[in-house]
Amino acid sequence: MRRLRKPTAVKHEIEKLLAAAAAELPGLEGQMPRLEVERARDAKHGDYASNLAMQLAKPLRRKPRDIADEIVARLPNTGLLAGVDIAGPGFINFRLSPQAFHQELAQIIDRGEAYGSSQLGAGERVLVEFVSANPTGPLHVGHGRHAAYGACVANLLAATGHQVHREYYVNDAGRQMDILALSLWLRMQELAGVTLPFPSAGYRGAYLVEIAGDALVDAQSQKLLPFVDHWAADAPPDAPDGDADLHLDALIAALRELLGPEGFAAVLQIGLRAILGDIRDDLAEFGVAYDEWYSERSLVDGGAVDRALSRVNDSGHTYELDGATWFRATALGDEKDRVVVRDNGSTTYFASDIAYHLDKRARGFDRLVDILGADHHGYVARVRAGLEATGEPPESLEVDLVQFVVLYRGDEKVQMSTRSGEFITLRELRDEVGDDAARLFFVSRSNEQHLDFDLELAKSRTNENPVFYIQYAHARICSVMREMETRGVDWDDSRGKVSLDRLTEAHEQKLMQALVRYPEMVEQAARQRAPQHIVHYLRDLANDLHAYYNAHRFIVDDDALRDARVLLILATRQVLRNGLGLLGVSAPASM
RNA sequence: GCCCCGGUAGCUCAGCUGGAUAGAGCGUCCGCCUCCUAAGCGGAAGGUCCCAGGUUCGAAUCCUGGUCGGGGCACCA
Repeated sequence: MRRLRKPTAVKHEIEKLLAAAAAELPGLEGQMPRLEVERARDAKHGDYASNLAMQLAKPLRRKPRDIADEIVARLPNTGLLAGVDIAGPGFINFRLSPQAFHQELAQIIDRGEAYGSSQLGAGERVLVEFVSANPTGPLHVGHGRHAAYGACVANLLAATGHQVHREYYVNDAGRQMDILALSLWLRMQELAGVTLPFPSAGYRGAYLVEIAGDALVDAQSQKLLPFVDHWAADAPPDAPDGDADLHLDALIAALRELLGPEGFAAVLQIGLRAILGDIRDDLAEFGVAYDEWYSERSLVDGGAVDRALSRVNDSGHTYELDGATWFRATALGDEKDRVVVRDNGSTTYFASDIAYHLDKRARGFDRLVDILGADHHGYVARVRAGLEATGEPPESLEVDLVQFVVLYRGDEKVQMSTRSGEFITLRELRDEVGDDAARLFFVSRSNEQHLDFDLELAKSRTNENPVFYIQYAHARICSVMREMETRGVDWDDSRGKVSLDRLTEAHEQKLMQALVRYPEMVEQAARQRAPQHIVHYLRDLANDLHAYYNAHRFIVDDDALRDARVLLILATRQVLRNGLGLLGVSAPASM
């Protein structure tokens, strides 16, 4: 007889039992400490353990073991537990009943892809913004880490009952775009036979030559290449004799004058479309999907920046100094005040940032998750201050910083610079090591830690990448199923479910214990925004499967035993598949 | 100078909200295919959890002060 149980982590079931028992303790008067139930680290201690009695020792002024005795005596009777012990200084150890494991196995089979998901998030609307690289060139390896991490965090939030919106903020306005247009135009001229000096601060990457070549195929583009006589002759000198940025600005102004606003915008648009298209394709191939590509230009053109600035002004948090408008961020926790309108009248990037985050709030998102590079940690305080000044809750903004990827070629560090064009692109990396390996590699370390990425190691096919190990476990199970089919052995889950008491081997026990932990791993990984927990869990689970595989045969003559074992490995396959799915890694049927 | 991140086995790193004898992979050494995939399994060796104080029944974990390494501190984006 199977009791119906709501799909929730087993751990929470135990917490409920414990809470019910402890609530009746005399002398507590509602001062319950937070319940802590954790999985036992040592199998000798059972499956779960709680330190509740030790925590209560002080408020109740009694010995932990005595308190534990009383709690255990008050535990409601349930089929979930096979035994409860008191051990050590006062731990309460819980051992799950075989029925509890069997019920969980049945749930894995019944819920399938949904197993492990929960409603913890209670439908909270979360906007996860990630990558948002400037569309001035192809994505590089660092962006790959952002993409893999952001996609996983979004998946984890979705799996725990949040309404997730995945967004890429396209910085398609501002000076970087002007530099892009200039750089592209110079390459087009070059290909048309007119070589002009290339500014040192321009985008020098070969990809722009390619885009220029494609652009020239279109007859329309010829209009963008008028005869040039004295090209920017009055521009201040370039570096190293002069200031590279001043030189660049003069060239941009000259080009704008030469082509007119429409012509300049047309060049810019060619570059933007090509590069953004490349970024979209790259991410899509990498298995990273977005709900929205949000244009900064649309924000500016729609007047959102001006509206945001007037809201900040109305709040009284601004002042004028040296011709610029400053936001008094120091009053709201930032370490210095920030300019929002420059002395030349143009708004700063920070102004757009405030507008963008206000817009996110206006679109109805409860929580704004920004996944940013570690070099952005200074932005957290100022954007929060911006939200607060405009009446939005500053804690609605959560920033998860991703530390840098440091590339190595063997022992040698690879130097990278976007403008010089010397960098390893995400696409190159994907081609070399494969999407699965790259995705898993990127999230196997905490986002807060630097990631050393050795290209030689990652490229070598004899690598130590755990992705193969985990995928192999999945493929092996598929192989067993194929073998059963070949031999004409049939199987169905209802027969498996009634035979589960035949699973008595130590390897089987270990595997079941691992499977039961999956829902709480998902919760933990989601709560901590830490996909690496899933990676480590899956590796351990794969290990348990491989050990079982080596120790026992599944396709045995004993019908009931075979049915039970096959159900166990199918449940394992399901969990492997679900976990890999969260990571965006494929689960191949054969390798 | 101020701020952020880190220091755990030879190497790369896990270690949850403080919990019981600190873990994994790789590397090293020794074993295991008549068998559903050996991209596998089992075993061995390997530790001053950077240092010093503090809080606690209990600290790799929290606090303070050092130290070493990485990064950041724009009227750039």
